[in-house]
Amino acid sequence: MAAITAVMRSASIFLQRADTILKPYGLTFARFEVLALLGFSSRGSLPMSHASRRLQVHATSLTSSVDRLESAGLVRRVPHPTDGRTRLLELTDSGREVLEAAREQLNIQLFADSGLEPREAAELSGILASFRHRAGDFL
Amino acid sequence: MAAITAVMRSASIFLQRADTILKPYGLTFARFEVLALLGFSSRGSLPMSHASRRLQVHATSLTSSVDRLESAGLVRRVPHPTDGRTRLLELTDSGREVLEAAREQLNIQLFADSGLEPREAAELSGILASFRHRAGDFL
DNA sequence: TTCCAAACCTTGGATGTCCAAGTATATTGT
DNA sequence: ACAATATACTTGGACATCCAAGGTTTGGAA
Repeated sequence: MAAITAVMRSASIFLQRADTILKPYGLTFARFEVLALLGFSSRGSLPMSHASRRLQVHATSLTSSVDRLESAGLVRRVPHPTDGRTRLLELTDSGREVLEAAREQLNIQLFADSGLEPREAAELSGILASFRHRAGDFL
Repeated sequence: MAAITAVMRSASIFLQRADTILKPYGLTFARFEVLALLGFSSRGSLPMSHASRRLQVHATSLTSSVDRLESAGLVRRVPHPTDGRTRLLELTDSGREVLEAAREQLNIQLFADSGLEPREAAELSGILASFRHRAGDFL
C-alpha cells in the first residue's frame, strides 16, 4: 500500500517537473514522448497505431496529442502508401529542432538531476521492470 | 531516465487497476482517497484546505472530487463553526459504508496482490520516501 | 466474389489535474 | 479602526486520459 502510493506520488512529482521544463517549448511530457518516439524511429515516420502501442496510451489520447502537435507545426499526418486506414506521423523540421532542444533541457534539468542516487535509480528500474513484466506491460 | 519512465508507467498501471476495482462503487482512486482521509480523521471532519494538503492536490482538484462525492451523497460540506472561509468535509453514513466496502476490495485485489514481492515493496517505499523527502514532498 | 469481422482512427463525453482569476472572510500592521 | 495582505474556496479554461460508439478500409471466409 505504501509502495503503491509512493509510486503514484513520485510519478506526479516527476510529471510536474517535466511539464515545467517543457513549457517554454510549448510541450507537455505526453507530447514530448510522441516527438521523442518519432525521433528514434529510423525512417522518421510511424503509424499512429504503433505509436500508441509503444507509448502505452489509448489511440484517443494519441489523437489528441497529435492534434496539438500538428497545430503547432511539429508533426504531420501523412497517408500510408498502401493501407488506407493508417496515417503515418512524421516530424517536421521544426519538430525536430524543438525535440532536440527539449530533450537537452530534460536531460540537464530532470534526468541528470532527478533527486535519485544512481544506485537508487538502478534499483528502482530493476524492481519496476520486473513488476511491469509480470503485469503484462511492454506488449 | 529509465527509472523515471518506469515510475510513471507503473503509477499509471496501479491507477488503472485501482479505478477498475473501484468502479462498482462509483468511485475513482482520487475520490477514494478523499473518503479514506476522512475515515482516518478522528473527528470525522476536515477542512478542505487540510484535505488538499494531505492529498497533495490543488484545491481545485479537490473541489471537483468533492462535488462528485457530494452529488453521490457520500460526503457533506458543512460550514466551519468559527472561520467563515472554511468548509468542513464530513462523511455521510452512506459514505462510510462505501468507504469500508471499497477499502476491503482494494486491500484484497490491489494491495495484497500488487505484483510486488514484499521485499521489493519495502525497497520501493524506502527509495521513494527518501526521494520525496529530498524533493520537499510531505509539506 | 461477396460479406462479415477486424483494424485504424476520430468524435463525444466523463474524470482528474493544473493554472489564473474572482469572491468572501480573516488577520496583520500601522 | 482601517487598509493591506493572506487564506479558503470556486469558476473557467487547457490538457491528458479513458471508454463507448461511429466511419473507413482491409482482409479472410464462405
